Amino acid sequence: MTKVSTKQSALPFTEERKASIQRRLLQWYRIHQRDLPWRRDQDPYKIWVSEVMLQQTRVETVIPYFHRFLERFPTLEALAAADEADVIKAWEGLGYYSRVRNLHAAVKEVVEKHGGKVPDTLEAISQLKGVGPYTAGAILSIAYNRRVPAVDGNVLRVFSRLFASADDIARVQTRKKMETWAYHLIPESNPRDFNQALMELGAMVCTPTSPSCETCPIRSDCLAYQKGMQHELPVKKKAKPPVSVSLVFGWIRDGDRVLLERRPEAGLLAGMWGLPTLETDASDSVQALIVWMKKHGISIQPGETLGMVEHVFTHRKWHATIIGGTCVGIKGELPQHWRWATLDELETLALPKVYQKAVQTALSSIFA
DNA sequence: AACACGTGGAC
DNA sequence: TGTCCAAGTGT
Repeated sequence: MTKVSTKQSALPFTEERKASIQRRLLQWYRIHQRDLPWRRDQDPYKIWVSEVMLQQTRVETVIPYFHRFLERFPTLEALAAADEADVIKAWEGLGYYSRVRNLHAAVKEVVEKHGGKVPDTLEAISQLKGVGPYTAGAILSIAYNRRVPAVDGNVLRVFSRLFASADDIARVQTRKKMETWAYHLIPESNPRDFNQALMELGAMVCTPTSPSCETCPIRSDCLAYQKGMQHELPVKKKAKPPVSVSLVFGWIRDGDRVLLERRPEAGLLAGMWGLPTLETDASDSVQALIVWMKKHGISIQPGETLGMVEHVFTHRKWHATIIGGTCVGIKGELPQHWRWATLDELETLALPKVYQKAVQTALSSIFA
């Protein structure tokens, strides 16, 4: 939430319509809400963790991570006191790793600056890393029952249909407009359930591809349903397809250890450990790897190609060739962002999926 | 404002 | 296979 306009003139609903939507939605939610692990209590810390995990991530994916994470870090204080490497390990495989770095930093800040209590004001909570307009509204409304909008992708979709809005929901302007609508739609009595009801409806009934309008509690209020437009809404600009990139991964051994490289602090898989990775279109990728590693003071004796890995990110598609080799000499100390790891040590590191695939491929090639 | 940022599942 | 996502945020 940035700032909510309080002018009533532009609202797409009357007071009667508002009352109808509130009543039907709340009644429906009381009956049909899912029993999700983060709905067992209203602990702001648990709500916060769940909201960050749920960013761009499906509920079914989040559930096991949520259980493990809360078992490992049961309280805000426990998380704040933990080593970052352990925190990231608990996030391994969830993706968007900056989320957990921001969460960890923010939790530490809450301990230092707010006495360990998650802030209950929009101004304070919005200053925390990784807490944007949606997450701020979600925590304030769900944990503290504050009347603050929590407009996520579900709500944008529900509103687009409910009020027959053809505005592109990818636009900032559209999100702000709908935040205003949401603010004026929230009942004073129960912001907590109303915000969740709106999202739950989007998740369970007013779904992206085939909405279940027949069972929708507010279909009589829905302008898109009345016009038969529910399948045309919401309007959203199409995403560009991922760009293909060719790379080589090094599987460089020194006895029973393999060489790892830490990725740069910014960009894709920022700060994560992985196999030595070189972006190259060179016809002789083996030579490119040798030269590149030599520049880092590491001499290798190349071996055979151990396989290929394909991995699709949101904006990138990696085609990686895994090249085996042994270390035959290191000039001075290993650079800061490089390290050796035994296979057992590999297990203790947080490895992104693309490198997990590569390790599997290399090992199965070697033991084939 | 537009784009980068992970992953797995559905169609 | 390709496409579109799923409870967004940071830049």
